[in-house]
Amino acid sequence: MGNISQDTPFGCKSHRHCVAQALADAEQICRLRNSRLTPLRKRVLELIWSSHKPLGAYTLLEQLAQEGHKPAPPTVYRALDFLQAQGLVHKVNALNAYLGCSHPQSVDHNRQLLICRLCGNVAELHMSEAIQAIEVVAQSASFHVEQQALEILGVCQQCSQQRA
Amino acid sequence: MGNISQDTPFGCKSHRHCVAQALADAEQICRLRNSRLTPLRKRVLELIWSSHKPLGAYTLLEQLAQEGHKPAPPTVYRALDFLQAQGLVHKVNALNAYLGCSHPQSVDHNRQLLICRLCGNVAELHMSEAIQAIEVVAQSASFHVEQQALEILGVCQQCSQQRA
DNA sequence: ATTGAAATGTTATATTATAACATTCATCTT
DNA sequence: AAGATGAATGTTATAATATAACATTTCAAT
Repeated sequence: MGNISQDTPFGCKSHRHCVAQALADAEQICRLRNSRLTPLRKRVLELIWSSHKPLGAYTLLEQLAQEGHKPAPPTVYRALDFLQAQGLVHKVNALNAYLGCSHPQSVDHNRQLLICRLCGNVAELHMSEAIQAIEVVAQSASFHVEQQALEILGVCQQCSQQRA
Repeated sequence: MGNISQDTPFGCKSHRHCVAQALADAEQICRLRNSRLTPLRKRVLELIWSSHKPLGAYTLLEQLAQEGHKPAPPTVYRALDFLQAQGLVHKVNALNAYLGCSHPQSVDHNRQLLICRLCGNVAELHMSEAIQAIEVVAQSASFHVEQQALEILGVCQQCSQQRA
């Protein structure tokens, strides 16, 4: 398959650093695009990255409420919509939850996720050749691909060991 | 990629036949497994196949209600749980809807779907080599895969032509 | 017939998401 | 700086999806 890389493995080491990096990247990306990473949107992104797991919209609401912000659901969903549109956040359909994208520079909004059923951690893969192979198959069916979502459910290494 | 096949293309020809075939297959599969395809479960499967599109749980409820059955949500969700456990039905996470599986004989519950954003039709692919390649990548991350869900969103041939 | 397990019925509620409209805020023009 | 404009957020209500908990029925095996 080739060209396979994996970041944000299960259990991130320098966590404060990776959150800061993600926010800095987001700032830069939005500046270049003239899109507005407002304080609210930035805070939502920060909460998602800080959790380092997929976070539900209502969990985000609670966390914002604890900060005295008390927004209603549409506020959070709109921030999530923006972040998804910018490719900064993925929705994990299998969990109805939202996850920081680990390759936000990329234009496409494809995602390839290893989702641990036990601990809830998610690793994002980047199998670019697989994406292209899928594109080829779709083209042979005259299907115009807009977005690919590969969600792989299972058990991560750490959880497997703990159960053994 | 190899070994690529596609069935239930966008626009099925002998529809009554394919529904009947799916039900007959389901009967046989459940008989072999000693699992009970009760009238309710069979009827739900039939409704899903007859639609030939992903169907929401509450749409199913409405259709059952029109037949005088009037079940509550848990009834339908339990039937869907059973059908999914038997691999007869897939949940389309991107749509919160349920679709007849076009290869129910297979043991795994993986799915590879081409989902048309405009007409709502879905084609199921069977890229077995892709499934295996993903398995290999996951293993290299010591991740134990239980289920793969590849959902490809876009526009099907028919809808593309109609817009052009 | 009896019993135990599976399936379904029933009631209530949890969870996720959006519609519709009001207000505030940032930016640009004059 | 004042005003206009559109984007962003606030607010209220509700839609859409899904499950918990417990009661009843049905089925199959004794």
